Amino acid sequence: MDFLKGLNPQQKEAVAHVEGPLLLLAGAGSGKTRVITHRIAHIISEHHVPGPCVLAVTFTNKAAGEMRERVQRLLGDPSTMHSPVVSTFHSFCVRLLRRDGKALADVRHGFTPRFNIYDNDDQIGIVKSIYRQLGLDEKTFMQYRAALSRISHAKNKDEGPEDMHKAGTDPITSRLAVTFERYEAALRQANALDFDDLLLQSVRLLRHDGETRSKYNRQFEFLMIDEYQDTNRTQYQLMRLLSEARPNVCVVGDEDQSIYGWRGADIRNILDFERDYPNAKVIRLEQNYRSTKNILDAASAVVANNKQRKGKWLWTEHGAGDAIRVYEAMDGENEALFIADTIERSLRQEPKDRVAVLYRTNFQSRQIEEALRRSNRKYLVVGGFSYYQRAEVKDILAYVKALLNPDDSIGLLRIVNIPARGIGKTTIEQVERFAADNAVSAWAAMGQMIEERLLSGRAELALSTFHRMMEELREGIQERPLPAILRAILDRTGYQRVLENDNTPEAESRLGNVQELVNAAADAAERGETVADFLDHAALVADADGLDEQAQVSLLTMHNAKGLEFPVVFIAGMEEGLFPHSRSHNSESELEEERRLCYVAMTRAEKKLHMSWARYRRRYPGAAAEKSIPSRFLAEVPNQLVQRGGAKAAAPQVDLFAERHEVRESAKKNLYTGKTYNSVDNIKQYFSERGVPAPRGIAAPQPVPPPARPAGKPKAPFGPGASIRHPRYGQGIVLRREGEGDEAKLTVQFAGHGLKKLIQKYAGIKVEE
DNA sequence: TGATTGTTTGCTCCA
DNA sequence: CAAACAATCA
Repeated sequence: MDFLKGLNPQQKEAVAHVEGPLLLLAGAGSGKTRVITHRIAHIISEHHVPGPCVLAVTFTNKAAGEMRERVQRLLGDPSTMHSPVVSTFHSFCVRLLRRDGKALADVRHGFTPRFNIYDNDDQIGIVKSIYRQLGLDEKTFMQYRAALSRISHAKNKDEGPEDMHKAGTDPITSRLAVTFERYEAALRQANALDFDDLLLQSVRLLRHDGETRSKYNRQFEFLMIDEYQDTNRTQYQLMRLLSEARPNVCVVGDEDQSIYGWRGADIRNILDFERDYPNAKVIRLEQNYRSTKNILDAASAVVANNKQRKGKWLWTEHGAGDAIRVYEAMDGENEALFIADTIERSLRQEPKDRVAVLYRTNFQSRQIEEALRRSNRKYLVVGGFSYYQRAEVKDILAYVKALLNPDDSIGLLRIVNIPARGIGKTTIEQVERFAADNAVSAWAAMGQMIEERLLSGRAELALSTFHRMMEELREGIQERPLPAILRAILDRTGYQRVLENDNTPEAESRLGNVQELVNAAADAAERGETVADFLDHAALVADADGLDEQAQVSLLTMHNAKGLEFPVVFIAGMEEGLFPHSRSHNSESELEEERRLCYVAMTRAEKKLHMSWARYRRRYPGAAAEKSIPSRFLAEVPNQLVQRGGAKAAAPQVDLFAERHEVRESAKKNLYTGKTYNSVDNIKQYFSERGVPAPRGIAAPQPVPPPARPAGKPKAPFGPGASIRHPRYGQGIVLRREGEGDEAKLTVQFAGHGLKKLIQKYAGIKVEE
């Protein structure tokens, strides 16, 4: 098949550029996913590169799944030898560390590949407890989140607490440095990694362990990185380490869509690419296939106000299309009603259109949901309060983690008194102090304190009962199937009983969630996932993974909308302070990032783009409504592209304002028809969607299906697809054969040993039937 | 120790 | 109007 067909000249050039570094500057809607998938298919099919030798990194698990599927459809062959490894940076790193991380223990004391992953809440928990130890107060010193963000930035720059100590001796910096130091110590003590660590420790591992580094270098001949503008420094180093042997790196990005500076994304990654790979080919994709000319021009005009920008202007062959509609609402409620109402009208005209409502902050979805429910419109909220953050789900998973990794003190203390079993604040504090004084984990501290009878009678009884229960649950945990483990936890801890005895609707819903978790675990077990796999998936789910293309109306943040497209797009809350957000008002560069976010949001639209703002907005129900100023970005949209409506417009409009009372009442009557991502019905789906099979090649050993033989080629004795036997590695499948005769170099996939490259005549291999 | 009640705060984006 | 926290009482 010709993978160049139907592409424009620049796209063709990018697909056909196989060897050597490639920087692809792909504007919004310029067909970059098409280029990436075609390029992968081209490399695998035309250059006979085994799929597992191609590594593609995307931003979300969802995008990874789609890319895998699209490549498969192009090649029409689902076998291993034609499946590239597609993954996010984070899940790639988790697999790297779990599979080959043992050597990291040399440089990170106490590390084992059975580490736990700490999420945001866990991190805050640690910082809270450090503040308590140091006598710091969130209000007078620094917010937990702010401290964590400083720590995270330092880690992304590969700086430790020592560097922070050196940076300043003022009380704030030095206290922060101490917090940082203890934070790192807590993670190491618990054998836990935070999200930054997943990347950082992977880099450390690859630097330290030459064998692993060369193993991965041998395997991955071609590397592709999507959304390159949003990678941070650690990810850059990872890329360098993985492509040390061959500079076959293709990165795809758009400086105008860089929206993760606050998470450490570094523009230098694009600039340095050309410096570090001087012979890099640079290709620009500037034809937009997605939006009407009006939408494209409006978005381009907005982002043109940024100074830190190389500058480019996308073009399209599409017609002008509808004007950009700007709506001025009386207040937030009126804005929501306008959106719901316009969606109805729009869908009556075009019933097949998909609609997205985009906003800057999650809390904005509330009012819009309410309005949509009222008009009986089904919708899907992506992200927000996602279901795995629910207390009951986290509790149960925390039990599993505590059983697998008893030294994870934060996790253990989370569940030590859930459900209530008489281990109160005082006892927990004693355990924490003992653990800190003796430099042991909380679990070890408990054991010792019981043995040495250091506790009051009541506390000792409660604690030793808990201790014994955990030990019993831990017995044989490696061998037992996941659903059985969960059920044992629910049963033995009394978690289920407590919920059952509580006859509130709240408890009932929790019970339902817990039940679904068990079902999801059963499904995962059937797919062959281990307990650790299941936990990893739960830890690495992204909000954006929850998107459902079938949903007619989706509500999501602008950040989550990255990479997506919709015929009809609403951007709500176009107000100063909300968007651009007040927290980004202090620096020009943060403001420019907000503007890029606006560009990203606008360019999601294919046909219709609505932007709205409210003259008065209250931050939460009951608060005073504050007068707002329209976002500066609205003023940056050229007037001739805009059609205005709303409070000040001359055009007659529905008096939505008067309906407000009625709306509030009907919404109260629970006219709930919307399917939200958090609802109990979706939990099963949620987890089954997480069941992304581990990318082949790095995954745990698995049987390799015999790949189809390339049609029309004579069957070589050790040609692609042949099953062979190696004296050391056992049975394997030949993926590629380079060279002639018995000097040929074979790339072979062995079950349990991964990919190996062998010279035929030295390897002592036999054909197997 | 833990459940209940009262008080205060609320503020980004995310793997 | 929540959630998070503090204070109070059983």
